[in-house]
Amino acid sequence: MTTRAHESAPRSARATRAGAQRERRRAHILLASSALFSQRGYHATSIADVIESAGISRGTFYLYFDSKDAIFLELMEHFIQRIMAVVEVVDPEGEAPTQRIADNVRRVVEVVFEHRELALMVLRESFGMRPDVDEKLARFYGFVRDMLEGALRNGARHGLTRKVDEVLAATALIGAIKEVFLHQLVREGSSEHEPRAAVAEALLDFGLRGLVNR
Amino acid sequence: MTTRAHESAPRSARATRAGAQRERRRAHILLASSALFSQRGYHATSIADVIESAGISRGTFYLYFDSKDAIFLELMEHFIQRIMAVVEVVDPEGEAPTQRIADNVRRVVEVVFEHRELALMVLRESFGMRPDVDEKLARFYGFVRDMLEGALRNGARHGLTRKVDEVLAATALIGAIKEVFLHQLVREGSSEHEPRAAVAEALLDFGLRGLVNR
Amino acid sequence: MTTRAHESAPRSARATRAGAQRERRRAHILLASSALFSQRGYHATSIADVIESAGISRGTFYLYFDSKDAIFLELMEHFIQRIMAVVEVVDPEGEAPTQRIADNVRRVVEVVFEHRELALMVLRESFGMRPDVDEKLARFYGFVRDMLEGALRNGARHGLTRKVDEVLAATALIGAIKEVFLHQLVREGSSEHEPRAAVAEALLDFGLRGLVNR
Amino acid sequence: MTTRAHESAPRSARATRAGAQRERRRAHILLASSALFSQRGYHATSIADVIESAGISRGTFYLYFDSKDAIFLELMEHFIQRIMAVVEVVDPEGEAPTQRIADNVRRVVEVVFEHRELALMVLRESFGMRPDVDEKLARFYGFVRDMLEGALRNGARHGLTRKVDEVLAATALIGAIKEVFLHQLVREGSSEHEPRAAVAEALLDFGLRGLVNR
DNA sequence: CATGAATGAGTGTTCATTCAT
DNA sequence: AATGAATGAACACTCATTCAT
Repeated sequence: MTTRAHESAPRSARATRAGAQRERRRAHILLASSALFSQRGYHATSIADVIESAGISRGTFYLYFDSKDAIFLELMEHFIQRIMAVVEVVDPEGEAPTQRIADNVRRVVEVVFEHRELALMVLRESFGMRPDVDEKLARFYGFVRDMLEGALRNGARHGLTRKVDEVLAATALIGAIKEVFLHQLVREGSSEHEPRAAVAEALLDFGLRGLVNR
Repeated sequence: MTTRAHESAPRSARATRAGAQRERRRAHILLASSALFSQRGYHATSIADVIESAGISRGTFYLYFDSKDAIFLELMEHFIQRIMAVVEVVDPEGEAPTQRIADNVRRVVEVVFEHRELALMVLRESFGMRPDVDEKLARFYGFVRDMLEGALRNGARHGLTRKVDEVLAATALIGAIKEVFLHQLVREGSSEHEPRAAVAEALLDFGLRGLVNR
Repeated sequence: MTTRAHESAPRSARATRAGAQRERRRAHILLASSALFSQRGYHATSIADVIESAGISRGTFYLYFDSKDAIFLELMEHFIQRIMAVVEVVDPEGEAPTQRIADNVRRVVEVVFEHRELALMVLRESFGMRPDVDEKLARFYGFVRDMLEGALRNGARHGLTRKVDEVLAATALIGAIKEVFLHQLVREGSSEHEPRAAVAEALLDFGLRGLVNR
Repeated sequence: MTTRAHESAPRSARATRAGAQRERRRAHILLASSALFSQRGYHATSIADVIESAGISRGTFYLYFDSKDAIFLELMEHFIQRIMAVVEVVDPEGEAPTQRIADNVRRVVEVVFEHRELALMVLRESFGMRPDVDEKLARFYGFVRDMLEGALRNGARHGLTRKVDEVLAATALIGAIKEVFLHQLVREGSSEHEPRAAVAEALLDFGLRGLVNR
């Protein structure tokens, strides 16, 4: 629904234009914030930093966001949603389950590299600092963990994977994935060609082949 | 045991006694700090918390440590030294290399569980927040990484491990180890019997058997 | 009733209509503001509250009033005018002066209860906070004071009232009146039947009979 | 318990000296604050004003008081305590009840003039602004009201005063007292000789003789 | 050596007012 | 005339660090 100037329905047009403008501004602040949060972390980033980076005034920031907490949580939520949106449950008895797991991994890698700053921000955040953040992280890693534990359980039942302590194995896998992403993102820009495919393959190799029977 | 002036003992003795006293005090403050830092993190722990917990005055704290940063870094360093002290380089052509790697892992597990608070503190800390911390973490994880990459390279050369991207595999292993430790330490006290051996075996199983050829 | 350009009515008519519209709007904002000011006080009432309650935009508010101060002062002025309009100077040598004083009181009570919110707003305001408010309050209470002091002086001259320090007595009477009104207005709605007559009689009883000779 | 320098018991002496110093500092801040609060009111007085007036730093203020609210409430409480301490219940069947009521009034006048700023501060504060303040004011005026209503009831029973609506009469008296004090305090310094006695007599004249039978 | 009172730059947040549309 | 997005000075409060005693 693009808004052109001199529209026939003035009321809604103006409102739409204003709304679009607002959304653009919001997105701009979110972008500036995510850069800072990902580089310095939540505590070391002040509202003063954010408004300077976004080129807005103090008041304007609070016109778009309720608090420093709110914008941080929104950024986290945004990233988490993106990741969750591209992961699909794999039926181990369905067609080519291994292939579909690989597709999941490739899509996640894509999202992570497409949202480097949000990814960094989330990857660097630790549990136990603030309740709201904890809740979000718990929900996210809970989702990932359930996914992985289920996959390991089903894989074992169908003879695809070795019998392992699913909880420990899922924990190890989560750690491995986080660290690899972190490693890649921190060294961003060092290599011109983005090694997305390589990262995906390495994770699969480590996660699937490293655990697959035989 | 207060130290009075004009003591009978010679100068060096007094100095030694005073020095020992000083060291005891320092250690006491470090202990109190590590508990707080590991529970609440760096930012949520204030100097007020530390001196209250240690039972000392504000001024005294700064008599023993230059800054909040300094004590935090010293705690990190302490932990890092402990870990590095128990890891020995394994010669893949030497006697029972797999066995010696397993011994390394067991010793590291032992140190981590012996210093839960320092371990938690270090594990929760992320790259990219502050330069001093970064430098310490980089040195530590660089050491671990070199160890692992070397092991993987040597292992591959001798046909013990599959041919993998050593850098990525080492990163994944580091992440896996960190996450498993974190998971165990956060849930500390939930099981009466400490699962140190189990954790060591799981890590070895995941790291060695999961990557070993065949 | 939107006003469009190129209307058939002559210029003055349009101006008049627009002016009436403007007056209606102004009155509406004043009404909404007085409710808020009387309930929450000057400081606790924000422009945001006012425009929300009046259903207008921020800009519109400043189209009708210069500032938050200005509207507050206008409301005070409005109330003060109403009160002053119903009080008439009583000639102690004229016909039934006591009766006419009683009539004054009854009319004031009527105005106070007819404009509860404005009354509350003014009664809660103290001297010495802001110069503009002070000036208004000083003028108002000066008027009331002159009235009372004159009445007391005249009353004494004609043997109607005891000889008292008129300034102190007038002050005391003003305080008594204010407090009784405040007391009644704060507890408004608690009794179904409005005790206007009772309040008027009590004030007269306290003010006249309490001070009258014999 | 005065603290002299070079005392024999060093520990407690230092502590006592420090405590005395602390109390002096606290009192100094309270004094500076009360001047500001009484002149400008709670809202118009900022912490910046207070620390500038007291000649201390921001941090120091919070070393002595928990919050702006806390110091304000402490000042109110202090004044209220002083007043309540000098008012004694009068037994209408005891010796010279009228005389003892007059003594009460004289003592209250004394306290009010001895603590002009606190008195002004309390007198200017209105109900309905903040819960903590409301509670304090309610307690105080409740005490005064109970006192007055009881006196009126007893007075009527013993034929000393006319039969009146005690609630309304007490309200009127409270208002009269408040206004007279306010009037005197605002005009402070205008007359060199302090008219304390005159104020006390006027209040008694208005309150007692104005209401006494015959 | 030990103390804790004092500091002040810095924090996140509010809100009356302005102005381009 | 009406709008509401934008502003920035002001606010109460925190906390790592210093220093006179």
